[in-house]
Amino acid sequence: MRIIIEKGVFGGMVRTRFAPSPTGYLHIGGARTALFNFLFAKKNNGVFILRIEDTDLERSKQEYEGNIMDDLKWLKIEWDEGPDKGGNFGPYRQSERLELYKQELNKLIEKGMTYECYCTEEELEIQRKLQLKEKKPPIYDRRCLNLTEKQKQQFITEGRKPSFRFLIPHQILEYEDLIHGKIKVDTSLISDPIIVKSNGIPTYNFACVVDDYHMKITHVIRGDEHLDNTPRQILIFQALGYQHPLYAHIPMILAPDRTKLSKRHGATSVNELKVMGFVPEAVVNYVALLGWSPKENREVFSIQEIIERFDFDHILDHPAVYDLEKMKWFNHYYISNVLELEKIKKYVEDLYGPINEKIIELEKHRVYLLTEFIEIQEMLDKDEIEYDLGNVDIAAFSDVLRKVINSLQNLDFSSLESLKEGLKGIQKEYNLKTPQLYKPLRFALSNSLEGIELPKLLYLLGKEKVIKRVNRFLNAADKAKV
RNA sequence: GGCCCUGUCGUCUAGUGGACUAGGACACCGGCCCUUCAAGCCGGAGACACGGGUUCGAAUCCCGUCAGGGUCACCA
Repeated sequence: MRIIIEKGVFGGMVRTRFAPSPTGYLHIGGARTALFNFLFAKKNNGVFILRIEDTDLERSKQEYEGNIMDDLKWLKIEWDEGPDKGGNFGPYRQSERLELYKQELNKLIEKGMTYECYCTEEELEIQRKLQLKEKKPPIYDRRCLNLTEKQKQQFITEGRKPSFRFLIPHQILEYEDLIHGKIKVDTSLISDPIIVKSNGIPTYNFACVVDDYHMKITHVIRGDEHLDNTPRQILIFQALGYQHPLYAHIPMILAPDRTKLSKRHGATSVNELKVMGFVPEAVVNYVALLGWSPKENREVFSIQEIIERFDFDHILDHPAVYDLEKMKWFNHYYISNVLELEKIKKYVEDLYGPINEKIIELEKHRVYLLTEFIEIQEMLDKDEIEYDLGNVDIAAFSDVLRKVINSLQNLDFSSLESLKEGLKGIQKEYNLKTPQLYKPLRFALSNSLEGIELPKLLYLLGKEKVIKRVNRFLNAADKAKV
């Protein structure tokens, strides 16, 4: 088994693929699937391919294709062959491979493994509902299997166009899944799938098989939701006389309510994460650990370390619930301990625009999301602060500030150290405990009772702004009294 | 409803018949630090879905029950 896994069925190089359909943004589940394919290819010095499955003409959009590629690049999941890169097995967009599917369909026709179906979508829908109502499995009854030429002509004159169905050979099919082990299916329980739609475009199950074969894919790594497609696809491979690739069905990522992840759960697309202030290294690290475990008592791994450790033996076979909080912790850890200042700065600037490097330097140890740096900068830059005086002891605050404002003027703002010393001096001079001085000061400077360390806040603001803000607060406090 | 997959702290997981008084991480709670709030450090609470087997011995193997998820499209 080991040898098969590593060499693949074609005995050569490992070739994996990520095959998204451009009908929406890349979400966290897709990213994880892409990542696992990438990891496995890299681990085995193989090739990772990006294939665009755009056979759904109505829903596929060029712009989504671009978005998906951008998000993948942001995560640094780079493909070796793909629509933008080319390769020896292209084109890599299914809409550009129609001629190939036609040829393969003809083979199936010749072998008698397919038949024309003239049923309309409405008819099929009614049929399905009826079966479900009778609590029977909704399986196509093969009513078009033995149509005479005359009947076909009749349908055609009615204006119907045929689709092509694959004739499922009824048998007990057994196959080995790299993660779930042996899987046994009674194929008589499977409907004959439509492989070419009446508009001449192939459907997923057919195009996928044809491409996986012609692109020499050795390992299909995809989500568990495809488990039930696998027997259909294996049967099509067999009908075509092709060896099928090895399958690894990875567990799904579920939302906190334990259902399939969807837009309504929020923060599920890679782009959303980016905008929220996540760093790609953290997202990749977190996502890699969803359904895979290196079985060590640590969780922070560089992509190189993950590649070295990646192995199907370590992929779990049960679904994982997506937890944004934990991913935030990873983000915090990467910002605070792993990433270099320059890199963090670049990420913030990609997201926002120019940022004062000092903010990152001074605050990276406590930040969870990149956007916090931006908030600090905006708070610092603000000309006129409006104070929310509702939950604050105005009298006490202004009392203290009035007392110390002159000493504040004399503070040495040239370094953080001198500021710290000066602040201590003020505490001593007026006999103030830390919170007694810090709370009012912090509030006057930032309209908040929490945030960046106070001496740093003063340092970043500079003397002029500090005095200005304290005075502004004092004014606001006076007005509030009246 | 049929079929398929799955069930260890709230969540991610370690565990492959004895080293399990079930380990780690996030979150939570408490303490320390004290330059507030945080961050950091230290500590605490918290799980083998249930019931039968097999075995000297089961979280680990088998069966059943229950629960969750997926899928049954001219979507992928």
